[in-house]
Amino acid sequence: MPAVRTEPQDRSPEHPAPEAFTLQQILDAVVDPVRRSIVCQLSAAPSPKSCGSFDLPVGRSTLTHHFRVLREAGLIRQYYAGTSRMNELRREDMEEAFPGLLDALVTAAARR
Amino acid sequence: MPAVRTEPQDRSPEHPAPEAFTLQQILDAVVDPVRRSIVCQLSAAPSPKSCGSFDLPVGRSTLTHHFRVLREAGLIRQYYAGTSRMNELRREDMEEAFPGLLDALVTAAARR
DNA sequence: GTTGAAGTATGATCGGCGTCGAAGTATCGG
DNA sequence: CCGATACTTCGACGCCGATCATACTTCAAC
Repeated sequence: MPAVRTEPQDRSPEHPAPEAFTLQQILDAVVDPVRRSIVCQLSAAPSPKSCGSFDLPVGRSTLTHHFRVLREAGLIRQYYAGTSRMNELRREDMEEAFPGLLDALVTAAARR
Repeated sequence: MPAVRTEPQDRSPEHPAPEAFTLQQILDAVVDPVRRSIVCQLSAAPSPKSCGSFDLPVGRSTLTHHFRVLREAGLIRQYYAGTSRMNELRREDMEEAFPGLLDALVTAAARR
């Protein structure tokens, strides 16, 4: 049976432009406690973090789902480094799309 | 058969103190498009508005539900004036609990 | 190559939330 | 007292999203 190898699939995920951000997507993203925790941990981190470096009470596949929601909303940028997928906040793009929102959210999350 | 009139029930709803606001409740409240529209209309209004003065694509009982969610989150204050229930934003209390958040949300909602 | 580590894809489940309609309550105007 | 108006309450229903387990892919190290 011949090898049915498909072409190596594109591993670079799609990121929306700031003009395409919608408030609905942003809020849908941050309303979930797990995703909000990801945003806060990223905001506090000095450098990008891999998906596995977050300690969160969910399984890996669920985590993949959360990161996709955050990326498609425009909150984070993802890129591969080896087998690891790195994540960082898109602060400037968020600031451009919805000024003050990300700051207010992270600050609010830090209280209580 | 004697009148079975019960005592007139308390029509003044409960409002949480700013210290009791939670970000989760606020986000749960504003993530819904109908409720976010209410907040925006209230923010743009010069004076309190009655529940019925919002034009929204939902039934009356659904509207009641939305106003309760907003009130219990701390976003609005409600009081009766005759048969009408008036609503106003709790701007100062929101600012105290989560500085900048309400402004950022309303501004963001106004864009697009 | 093989093996292991890191994520991704898929399908199923399950609970919560937004919605409605119908019936109930409160207040105001005759 | 009699509507009429303005909301509320109560069930029921339907859908969407968070979660998981399993199987798969990709890359790195040896």
